Amino acid sequence: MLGARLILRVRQGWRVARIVETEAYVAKDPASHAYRGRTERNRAMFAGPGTVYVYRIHQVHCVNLTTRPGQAVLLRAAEPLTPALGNTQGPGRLCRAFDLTRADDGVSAVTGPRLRIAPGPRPDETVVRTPRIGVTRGRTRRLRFLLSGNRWVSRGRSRRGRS
DNA sequence: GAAAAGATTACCT
DNA sequence: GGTAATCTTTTCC
Repeated sequence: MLGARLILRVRQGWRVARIVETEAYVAKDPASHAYRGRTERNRAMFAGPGTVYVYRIHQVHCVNLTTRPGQAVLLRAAEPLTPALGNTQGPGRLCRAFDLTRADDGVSAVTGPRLRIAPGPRPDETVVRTPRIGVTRGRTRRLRFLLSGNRWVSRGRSRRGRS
């Protein structure tokens, strides 16, 4: 998913960004919102692949794409490719730049009219893995993926971690 | 029904 | 580097 395009259709045209940082939330993962099974909030994580799962934390939103039932990828940062796009560094800012809220929860990023994910060219940067940011459980696993050295990566700009 | 926790961010020192 | 803001969902009694 790193290097893929996130595309939002707006009245004036498009907003496009290149995904540069993600985190995986997998099966039997204590940090995952789906860890204790399906609930009202996480139902989008149990819908088909490519379903958008948006949740709110504190005063911001975060966006995920469902991969398999109960599993999803959090989009943490992107590189703006259209000038009108605001700051997309960090999951909350990314959602704000794309105007994503709970209203978008459950839509498809594959077939939906508003938000799409599309393949991009293979990134030049090296993919590195680190532990996930902000989680209190499941800290030992390296399930954060980022494009090494990219200026839009949310923190650390980590060149550490192994590819 | 109440309380706590949280996949964050902005602003402080 | 630390912490408050702020609110929804989940968890516990």
